[in-house]
Amino acid sequence: MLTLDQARAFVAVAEELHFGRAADRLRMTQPPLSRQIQKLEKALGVTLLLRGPRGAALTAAGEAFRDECRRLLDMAERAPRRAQLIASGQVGLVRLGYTAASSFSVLGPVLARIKDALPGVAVELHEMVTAQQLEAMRSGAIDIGLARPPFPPEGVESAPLLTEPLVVAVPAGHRLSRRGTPVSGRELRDEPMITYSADQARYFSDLVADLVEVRADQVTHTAAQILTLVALVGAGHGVALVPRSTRQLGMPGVEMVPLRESPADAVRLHAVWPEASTNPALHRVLPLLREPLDTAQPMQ
Amino acid sequence: MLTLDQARAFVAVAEELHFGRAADRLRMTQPPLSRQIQKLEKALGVTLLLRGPRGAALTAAGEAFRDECRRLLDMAERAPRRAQLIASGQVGLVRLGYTAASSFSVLGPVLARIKDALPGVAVELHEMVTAQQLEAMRSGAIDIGLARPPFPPEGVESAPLLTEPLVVAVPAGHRLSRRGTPVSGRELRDEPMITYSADQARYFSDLVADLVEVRADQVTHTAAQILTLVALVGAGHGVALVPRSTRQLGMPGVEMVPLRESPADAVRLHAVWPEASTNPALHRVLPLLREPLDTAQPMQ
DNA sequence: CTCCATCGATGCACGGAAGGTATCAACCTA
DNA sequence: TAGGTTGATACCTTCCGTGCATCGATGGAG
Repeated sequence: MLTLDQARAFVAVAEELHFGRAADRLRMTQPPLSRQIQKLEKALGVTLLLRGPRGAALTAAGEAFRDECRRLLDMAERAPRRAQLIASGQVGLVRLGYTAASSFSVLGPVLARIKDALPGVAVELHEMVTAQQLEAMRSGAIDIGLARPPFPPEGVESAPLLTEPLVVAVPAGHRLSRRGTPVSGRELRDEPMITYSADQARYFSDLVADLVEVRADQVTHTAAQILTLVALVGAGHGVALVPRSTRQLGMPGVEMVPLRESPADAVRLHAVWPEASTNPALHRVLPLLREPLDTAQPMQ
Repeated sequence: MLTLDQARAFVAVAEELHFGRAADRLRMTQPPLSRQIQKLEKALGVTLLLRGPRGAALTAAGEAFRDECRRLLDMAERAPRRAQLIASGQVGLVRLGYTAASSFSVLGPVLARIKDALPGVAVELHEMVTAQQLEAMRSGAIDIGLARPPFPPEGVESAPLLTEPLVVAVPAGHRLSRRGTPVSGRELRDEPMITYSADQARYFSDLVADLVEVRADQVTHTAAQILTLVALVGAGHGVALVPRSTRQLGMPGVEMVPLRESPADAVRLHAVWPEASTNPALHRVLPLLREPLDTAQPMQ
């Protein structure tokens, strides 16, 4: 059976055409080298070299086999490299879950930063809500998520990525638009409103409920996706409370007005990942998320 | 340093995800297999497998390395094959010298037979006269020649390929054409003739001189190439003695008439090769040239 | 023609690496 | 908690690769 040592030995002899010099190059002595080549030829059943008193010459088969051996050794030398790159996280795949809303704000900058710092790392994008992300992490379907708290106390780690206030989205030309001062919750008391679905968008639904009082008869529509809410605002169906970063959408016919009751950190977006993750690329990506993101950057 | 045995061991474990079964497949016991994998991981500086109480699992690096190892083993397995094929002569290159005249007769059938019987053998064609072929053989530039005797007594072997008579090439409509009986040399006494160059085509020049008497004042032209002679015959410059196989050329306006004085084996074409040749493909080709060739076959 | 240099092959002894057996430690299951 | 996995470790043996010394063959120099 062929071994890489035999291949190395044969290539050395085939290049030097001289057993002594080849042995020298291989840091060994000539006798064992001769025996290795003999064994190789016996194993192949092929004469690779013609020995003469003035050195060795290659047969046609020897020339072909020398080339094969060169390729083989080349591959053997490169084989570990890819594994090492993957293990070091410089090359790899990160499967990333993100909420639709996060694509307005941090997703673009996050992807840009990864691409810049880790060009060998591919990112696979999976849009899903927070609960789905946590489930996908448990099953190993994604490596990291951009999601909203709260998170289970065990099994995952998280780091805050972005905090922002809720603002009031109003149709262009609305009485509350273009005002210098923030709107207060009371001023919305008689406004038609579009609100979040309590079961499909619990996070935002609860958030709004904590900040302003919304009567059922005010509500014209209920939606799960922020994108839907602002579209409905733009269509004149009422006003809605949305994260400030929704401004990045540039939805025509919609303006954002600060909400007095909203703290600056009302809406939180975290990076979440399984604490037991063994994906080396993930551990290269995580430090990139610790530093502040430039969320003014356009989404990608 | 990576070895093929380690690669085989790792692939087995990576496929079985179980050291015991992998060891089984490798016809060895589990402990040394575990050690080999440990050594491999240490050499790479990479964790390839996650050991658990219910078997092993691959890391991302392990998956990539398994694929690399598969390719490496695949190549290692195929590497000897090409050398073996070349050594057996089933694959290879034969550099063949041939005289221009032989291309009218045996060259086509020879090539066809090689292509048919040894599809893996490529033939490189080199047109040269006999003397050039012998020199090229000595210097190792060609492996075999289609040439005319005599050959040096040492260093080369030969086998007759084709013997044929000389015939008289006459212009169409010539008084000697379309005659039922062979022409005798005497009848050519007063014919304008095209003859062979004594130095550039000594073989044919001598051959003609041995068979018929040609006076200098008969000679209208002298040429080295048979093709030139028949072209001149076709142009009405005279008659010429050419090998019968020249008929295969189908030169328009030229007809061939038997020559009474020519024995059937007047013109000889042999295969010649260096007796010391180590080209395995050549030794596969030689037996093909022993059997009679169908020279009626059109040239290729 | 003889001697000597060169080159690869062979004989012999040693050391290290790989394999096998026995056993252990960790973990899951019942 | 006991039994059955699974992989790791300890210890021993064997064998292969290596180095040293030497041989046989060939070709060139004197």
